[in-house]
Amino acid sequence: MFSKACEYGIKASIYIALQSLQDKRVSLKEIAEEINSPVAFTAKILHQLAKNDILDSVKGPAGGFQIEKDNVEKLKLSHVVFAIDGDSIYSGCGLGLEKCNEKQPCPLHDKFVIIRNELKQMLEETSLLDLTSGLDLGITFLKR
Amino acid sequence: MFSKACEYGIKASIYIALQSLQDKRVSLKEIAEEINSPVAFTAKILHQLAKNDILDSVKGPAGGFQIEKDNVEKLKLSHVVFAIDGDSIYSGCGLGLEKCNEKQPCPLHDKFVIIRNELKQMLEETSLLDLTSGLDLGITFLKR
DNA sequence: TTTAATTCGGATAAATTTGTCCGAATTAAA
DNA sequence: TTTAATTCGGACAAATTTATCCGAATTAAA
Ligand code: SF4
Ligand code: SF4
Repeated sequence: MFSKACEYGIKASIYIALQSLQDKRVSLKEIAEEINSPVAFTAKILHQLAKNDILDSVKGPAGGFQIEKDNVEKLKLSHVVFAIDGDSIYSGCGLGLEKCNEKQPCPLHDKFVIIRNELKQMLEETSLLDLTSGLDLGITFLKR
Repeated sequence: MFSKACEYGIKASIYIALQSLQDKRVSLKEIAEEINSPVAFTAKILHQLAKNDILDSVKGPAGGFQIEKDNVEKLKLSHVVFAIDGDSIYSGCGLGLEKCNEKQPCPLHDKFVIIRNELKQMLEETSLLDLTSGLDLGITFLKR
């Protein structure tokens, strides 16, 4: 479904969002621990999210990553996914014909597009804030 | 979404199904041409589908692949996908926690499972026969 | 029986994704 | 000003997926 990089990116964003709600800036090391991901690889992904204005990063001691409080609600999963995996979810298709072309659809097109659109809609309407609440209550998890 | 191998497997199955309805057995070479896929790689995939009783294969001159007419309607996309990608569609999940565990769900679980189930249902109720009709009429395509 | 067409199946190679390493740049605090 | 903590960023390595190659096995037809 999503690439590994994207999975890490989503988990990291959720964790950072949760901490940001309490005005805490978190370090790469802490994030990687909390989401159980390889540190150096996670660094690249966070960097990419920072470049895309999804995260705010600060170097130096007491540095780390944070999300503006206002943005925790405004940022949707679709933003995170797009920053890492690009538009593959929107254009990437069931049978991988070179370019999607509604005029020359593959046999699966109609049925596939329905699912793809629901996924798209779900990503676009789910904010980071939505995903933090369960975590905070201890009923959802980012690692086991 | 699906692996490349799976995409080729689906396209090949649809093409073979279409020809099988006219009692035609088709060769690897012809299939690869019709679905625009690398020949040798396609061979492995067809082989795997044959081992899983989705295709019937015959060696030697005038050999090739075919699907029993009765099976064209009985075979669902889910069978093809399962033979190649395994149960990743059923168990593979939004954030890739090691094992899916409803008791310790990731934050995305509820929203993700809805989509995953719809995909699953679509694959389980779509037969190869369903996918051949448009092809036959020239309104859907396996390559461009 | 010989030949040729074909799938079978293993070894290997190329491409992509995932992951590691390490030094440079930045910055807060000592 | 020095030190140490941190992100930045490029080079590299490992793992996985995708793809190629080639000989063996099978089988229909010449
Ligand atoms: S025709 Fe439909 S399923 Fe095929 S590539 Fe385009 S959108 Fe995807
Ligand atoms: S908790 Fe839900 S989304 Fe997470 S791995 Fe399990 S099924 Fe998938």
